[in-house]
Amino acid sequence: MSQTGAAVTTVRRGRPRSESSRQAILRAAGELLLEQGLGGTSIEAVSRLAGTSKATIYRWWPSKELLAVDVLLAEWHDEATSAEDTGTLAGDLRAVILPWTRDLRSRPYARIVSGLVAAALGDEDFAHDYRARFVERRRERGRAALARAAARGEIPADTDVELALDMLYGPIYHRLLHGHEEVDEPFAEQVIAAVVRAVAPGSSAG
Amino acid sequence: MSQTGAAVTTVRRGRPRSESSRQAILRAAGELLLEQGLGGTSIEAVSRLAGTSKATIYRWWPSKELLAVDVLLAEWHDEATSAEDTGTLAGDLRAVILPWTRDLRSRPYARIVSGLVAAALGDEDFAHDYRARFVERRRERGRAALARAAARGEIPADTDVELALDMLYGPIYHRLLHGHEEVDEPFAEQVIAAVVRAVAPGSSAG
Amino acid sequence: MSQTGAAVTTVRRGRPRSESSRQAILRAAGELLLEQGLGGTSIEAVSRLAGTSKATIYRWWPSKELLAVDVLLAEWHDEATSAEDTGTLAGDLRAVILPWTRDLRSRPYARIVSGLVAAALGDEDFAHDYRARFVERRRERGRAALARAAARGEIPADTDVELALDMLYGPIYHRLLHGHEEVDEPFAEQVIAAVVRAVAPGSSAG
Amino acid sequence: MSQTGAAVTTVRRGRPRSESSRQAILRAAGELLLEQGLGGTSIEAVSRLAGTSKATIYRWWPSKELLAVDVLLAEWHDEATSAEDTGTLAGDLRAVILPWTRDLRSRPYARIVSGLVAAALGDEDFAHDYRARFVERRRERGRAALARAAARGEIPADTDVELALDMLYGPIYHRLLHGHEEVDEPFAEQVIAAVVRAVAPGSSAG
DNA sequence: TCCTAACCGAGACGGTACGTCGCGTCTTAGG
DNA sequence: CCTAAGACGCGACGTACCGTCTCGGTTAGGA
Repeated sequence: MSQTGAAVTTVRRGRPRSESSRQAILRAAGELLLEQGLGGTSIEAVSRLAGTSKATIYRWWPSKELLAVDVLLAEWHDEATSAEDTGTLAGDLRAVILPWTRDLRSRPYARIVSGLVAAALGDEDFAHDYRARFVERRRERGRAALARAAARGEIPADTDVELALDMLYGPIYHRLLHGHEEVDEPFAEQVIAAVVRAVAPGSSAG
Repeated sequence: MSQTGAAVTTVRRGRPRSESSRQAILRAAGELLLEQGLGGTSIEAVSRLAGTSKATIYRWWPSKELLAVDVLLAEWHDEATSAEDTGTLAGDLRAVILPWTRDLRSRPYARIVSGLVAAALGDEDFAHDYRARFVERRRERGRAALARAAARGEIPADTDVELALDMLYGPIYHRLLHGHEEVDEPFAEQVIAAVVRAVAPGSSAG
Repeated sequence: MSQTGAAVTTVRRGRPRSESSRQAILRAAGELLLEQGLGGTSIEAVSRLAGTSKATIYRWWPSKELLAVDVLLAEWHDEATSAEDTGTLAGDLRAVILPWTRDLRSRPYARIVSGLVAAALGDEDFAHDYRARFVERRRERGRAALARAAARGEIPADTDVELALDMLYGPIYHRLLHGHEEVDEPFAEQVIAAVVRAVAPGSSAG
Repeated sequence: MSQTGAAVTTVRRGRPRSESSRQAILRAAGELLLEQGLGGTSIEAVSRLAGTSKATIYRWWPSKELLAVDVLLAEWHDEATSAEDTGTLAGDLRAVILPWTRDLRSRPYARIVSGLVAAALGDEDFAHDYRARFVERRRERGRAALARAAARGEIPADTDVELALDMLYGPIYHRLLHGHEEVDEPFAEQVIAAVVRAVAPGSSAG
């Protein structure tokens, strides 16, 4: 789960990593991130709340941004629904989008996400990590749905898939990050319908 | 233009504000914001680069976020084109969107904008200010274009205007903030075309 | 009264000095000095409380120390009792010392005096001013009393007058500045008696 | 010796205090205090000169006044001669007073002491600390000398000891703080002699 | 059973920036 | 010529976190 679960190649000697500390850190970080956002959360405060030392956090997470990524991935239900074929583009997109927006609504995650977005724009290394694990991962599911629709003949083969994905995720991120309106179920449905209509002009979806 | 340009009603007593300091601060802040982003820019560094005292900055800007807003508004060409009637919805939207995306491309503003977005989600007061002066201001222009289209009979009178605006601005902000693709002219044109197609199904636009 | 009442030689042109401002400043400074001591009193605060501008204070008093000196001289009864011949050394010293200690007890002046003492040790110019107007002025009265006693034959002609003065003022300043005991009337009387006994060994004073 | 040398009872956990930083701070503070006095010395400047961070200073000294106390106690030879019985009151007082005045003359400490006196009058907490560690500590030695003299029958049993101490220390502090004359060895001897004469009228001292 | 490596907490360290306060100077308008 | 108002560059305040660094102690596997 953690990004630091790598090197199992060498034989593990010495005292093993404390699982309880790891969980205490993730729990404390999650609480603080939800309350204060990324900018308002300090490693110092996480260590205080978790009852661990700062060094232990730094040993396993190079930055609070990467810690925040681990926190979000642990709290969301991202593993499931990797590919659901419902028979229609609209259905497939619903299966991709709706569970995610439900997660987003379950707690005030927008502040954390916005912090990660800002951090990614200022740190090219983190940007790669963040985009791959958050943005591209989700786009890939939408891309797969569109590919299935093309294979089905539901949409033209030369559909501009990337544009469609931007039309799909863009409005949702827009509301999430700018907060001018809720990202509720009807809105998500409307966005999906509009995208379907745009890429499948002859369809009767809506 | 500046948030501090208010009360000229009362008689101005005391030493007047230094215009040169004001400009030096905006210039220095702009430079640092573009180089380091909002998170990497400190009032301390702005005051050093501008050759002014910190107190002078704090006297006029309560936070670096509000300073950043002033910097962006000063660097962009936001005043003009408040309402251009080109005769078609597509034309009107182009007149609203294209100059803005040109400004966005002119320098790496995305880092600054993402910082403001994150700041707004963590500070309700700033959120109001930011949304009114950045997001809503631009939405209002798109809203006006859609209203003219409705008056013209180009789109149905019961069009969901807010949804259309999210479909218009969402993809642009998405690319701007996530940086997975450029916000270039063809992309902006495609988004506009897609929105026009979505709200005016019978039109020949695109 | 004020140390700035000098140059009346040239003809006074323009708006005359505001007497009400001068008094407001002295009153405000006195209040703040008694409450906060010299270190805790700022010109800024004096101007706020007095309702005058800072510039007006700086125009007439080069430093807050010199302002404090004016405040104290205005509040004490130093002019009178310049020389009282009571017929005995003890009586003369009482006439010099007791009114002063009464002034000192009337309000918590010790904090202000200690501030002036500290300021004098750090600023040679102010030190001259302060010693002349505060310390030496009072020593001179004691010196005169001792001179009268010598003329009277009450004490030897070769008495070490400066030592006697230090034995007289030292214990009083000591209690005043260190605050380990009160500078009350009995103490002042005892000090005077001890000094008289020391310089006039054969006397029956005490 | 230092006010921070306390609790060695509990097990020392964490990184131990840096002895080199402690000494660098005391050395830097001593230098600045002698040059600029207490008022002219800032924690900022001490940290710069010592090459430590401000936080390290604040961690161990709550205020610059308490730091100054530590500096003086470290520079003076206060530990020794706590009780020397020379057989006579005059000799005992010499053993108490002369080494101290020698310390006072060795460098321009008067400015620092005057600053501490002023600070004590403005801060009741510091006053207790300062009086206990500076004034009372030294008075106690004089008090012990007077007690031995009384036990010896050299002075009356009902001698007013506190008054005698004020007559002893007062003149010395007076010259030190007002700076109208030097606190040289002959002066100290004269003061001691005068006090002895005052409390032991029948003696042949002087 | 001991050794040794890797972990853990506590907490001190040199830094940077925070936002505020007062300094003494200045530049206005107005009496 | 004086005054109130108030902006200015400056420097220090005391605090919070940063990321790094010792410490003493703990917990495993390999010898």
